[in-house]
Amino acid sequence: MGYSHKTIEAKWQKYWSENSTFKSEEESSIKPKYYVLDMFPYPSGAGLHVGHALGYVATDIVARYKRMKGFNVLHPMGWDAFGLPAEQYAIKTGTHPKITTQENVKNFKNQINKLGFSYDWSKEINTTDPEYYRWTQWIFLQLYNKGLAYEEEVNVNWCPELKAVLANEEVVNGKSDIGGHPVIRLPMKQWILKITDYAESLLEGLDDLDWPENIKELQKNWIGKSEGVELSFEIDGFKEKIDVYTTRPDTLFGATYMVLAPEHPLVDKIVTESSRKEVNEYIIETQKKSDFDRTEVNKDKTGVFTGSYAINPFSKEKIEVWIADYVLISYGTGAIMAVPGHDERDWEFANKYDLPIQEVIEGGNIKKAAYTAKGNAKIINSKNDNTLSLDGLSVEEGIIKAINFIEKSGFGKSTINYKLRDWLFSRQRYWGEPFPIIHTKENIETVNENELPVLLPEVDNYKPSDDGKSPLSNINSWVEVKDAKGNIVGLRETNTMPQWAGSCWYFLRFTDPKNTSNAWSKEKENYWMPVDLYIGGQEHAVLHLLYSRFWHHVLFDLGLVSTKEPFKKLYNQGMILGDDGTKMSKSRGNVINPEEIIDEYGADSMRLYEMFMGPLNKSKPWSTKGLQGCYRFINKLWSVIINEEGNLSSKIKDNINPDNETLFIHHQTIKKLGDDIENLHFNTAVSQLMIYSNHMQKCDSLSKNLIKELVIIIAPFVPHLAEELWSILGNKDSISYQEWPSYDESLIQLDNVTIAVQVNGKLRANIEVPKDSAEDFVVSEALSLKNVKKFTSLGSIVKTIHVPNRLLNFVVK
RNA sequence: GCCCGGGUGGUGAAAUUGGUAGACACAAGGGACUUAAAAUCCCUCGGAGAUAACACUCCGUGCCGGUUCGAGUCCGGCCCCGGGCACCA
Repeated sequence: MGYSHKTIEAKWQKYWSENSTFKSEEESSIKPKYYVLDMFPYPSGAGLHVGHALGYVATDIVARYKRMKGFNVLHPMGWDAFGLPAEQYAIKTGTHPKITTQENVKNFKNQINKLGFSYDWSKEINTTDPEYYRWTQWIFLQLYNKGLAYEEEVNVNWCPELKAVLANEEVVNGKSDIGGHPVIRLPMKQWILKITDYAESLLEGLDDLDWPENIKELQKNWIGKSEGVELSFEIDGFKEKIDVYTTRPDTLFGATYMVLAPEHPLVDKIVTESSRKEVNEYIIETQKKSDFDRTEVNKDKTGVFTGSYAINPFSKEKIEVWIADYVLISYGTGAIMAVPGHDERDWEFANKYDLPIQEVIEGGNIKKAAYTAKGNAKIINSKNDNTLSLDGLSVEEGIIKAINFIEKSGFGKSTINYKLRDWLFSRQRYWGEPFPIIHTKENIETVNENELPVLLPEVDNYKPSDDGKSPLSNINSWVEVKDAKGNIVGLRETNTMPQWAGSCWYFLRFTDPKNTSNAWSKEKENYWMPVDLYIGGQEHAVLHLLYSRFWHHVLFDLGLVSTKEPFKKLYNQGMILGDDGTKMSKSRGNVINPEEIIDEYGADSMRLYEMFMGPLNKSKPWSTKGLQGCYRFINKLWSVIINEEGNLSSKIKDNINPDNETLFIHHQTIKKLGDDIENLHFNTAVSQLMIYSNHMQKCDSLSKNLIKELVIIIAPFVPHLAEELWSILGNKDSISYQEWPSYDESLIQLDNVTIAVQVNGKLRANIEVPKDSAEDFVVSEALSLKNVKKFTSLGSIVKTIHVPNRLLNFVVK
């Protein structure tokens, strides 16, 4: 009887569900805990993708393995269900996003279950559930009360097509990340979270994390720490001063002009009458430009002279003050000292407008280009008897001396700047968490914690207005907050939170999903957190992963969570490409539907193949032919153990002493599978299983004890097959909590080893000798071989290198 | 431009600290079984040379150079591919 994946997989999926096989034990368990988490999906209408499955298979293998290793495992799943697609579908069809979400969740869950994952569904959560977003609102209040949430009129990224404000992180090359629509700048009153207060904390926290280096690097770059000095320049004829930020105070003598951002508040004050017209025109011009146009690379720099002069505090020379949009108001002080000799941007600008270029670092040709060498490069032309001299110092020394002087003489102080900007936290949308905020005449008031959640009201029209007002603003009965007498005492905030809000803390809710009096209980949080292993796509490197770390740091500072960092180990699964090697997409017609694959080959084959394809973190093309190889493996293994009648093969016997080779492969396989799962090297684990099954096929008889252990160790990979074999082997319980077998190190060592014999590093022969043979013995054995003699006789042996049990190399001259 | 990854057979890929390159699979070719096909099983499978045959020899991990008895692995320079950042002073 062949292996019938359809009936067997359905049978065990039903069994697991009916027996709640994968329900975690309470936190009172004496077992050590293990929290393994997937990035929970947005349940889209398109359904599960083979790429989703890749990460889920990996975490499922780890979860099942850890259970067998005696851990109390938390392996939950939920839905990140607020967001644009459901809302846009509602605008188009009038279907309430709640309905769409429910249908998509049902479909996703159904597909996920077909893959035989061991989720604890009793802990399922959904970010759009009022019992969930109640606590998202509650966390917002904690942030607000800590002074980390504020409202401000800001230039926002407004996307007219989506009719929504987007976060900086959601704008790519001047277009919306979702849909690729143009984005313009528009002033609007918005909620903002002060993530910049946590820039240093978020940067420092990265050090101890077991995360891929490139993700840490990405976050570091995004935070963009820079150390420098802030100092002021006097303006000739005004009492105001211009503050600038620079990382190169050693080049101060080379500062030959200054530039203010067009939005800089001093511009209006210092501009001379003769320049005013031109300056105003320039400002209007820049306002019209989108952020994308302004920051486009290699764009011709533009600017105008204000007519005023500043005094270089070191050289005491008068230098021109310009405005130009290559200086950003949002970074540093919004003004710079320009050192065209040693900064490429300043050089380009000075060259275009014929401003003086002064050489203060030796070694380049500043007539041709800016010379940007640092470190040991020598400072020149930097001497003023009334201030200080940096001549002859290296750049490194010069920076230190200049900072000391600047601080002592009161020109300024050393300063740290970050590229990270505050997080724009409101959207003009319906399908998101309402803010627990009420605007009264004078104040902003928060909704009482015990009155949460602020429920999303029903609306007739999901369309946002063209001027950027949320659909909620049209529902007066919801917006207007009245007192007992029916007087309007306040208006509700009509913006909603962005999609990232719900995913910022869902991993905390999983520890205690049913709690109705708190977001989570301290005990449960303390037991389960942090997440031991977190697997998901790399696309969340600076969005979800930075935002959720930020919230977690705040919660930690408030004493609400027990660890500063939420995710101890992070791993990114790679992309699965179409069989043509390009990204899977509908338009290319290369999308693989997991349901069809499962139908034809079974979930176990699909799981095994996705792991076998290659390293988990690499992108690799799909090949249904390759999957067939895994399908064959499963059938082969089945037919080795099970006979035509569906019973245990007569080859399998209780009282058998396996031969040494079998014992070797058996114990090696146990060891390798354990090691590989711990290191997430699933592809090599699968090939080891193939090696074992190829060997078993050649054996005339098989030991029942070894087969039992084998079935246990394949269970994390092919759980349905393993359960079925386990039950045919005469066991009543699920295999899921069987103890992972131990291996015998001594059996992995062979009595004889093969040693490579080289002459001058080239392989000339292989010899088999007893393990741990002495060098003398190996040398004499090797020298007795014809082919070795042939090459050693070409000269004399000057040196012999012996690597025990591996290799022998004669150096002949 | 800057910062990360990565380049190994026809294909996906293996290869502890430098120690027999190509495990395991896919594809291909040949054979067995079959009336036939499917399925299954067996053999070959980096390139070139050589032999009656086995043995064997040379070349080979993007390119060039270096360190070493020995380099896919370490060092320097370059080329190509993927990802991220991008006037952040």
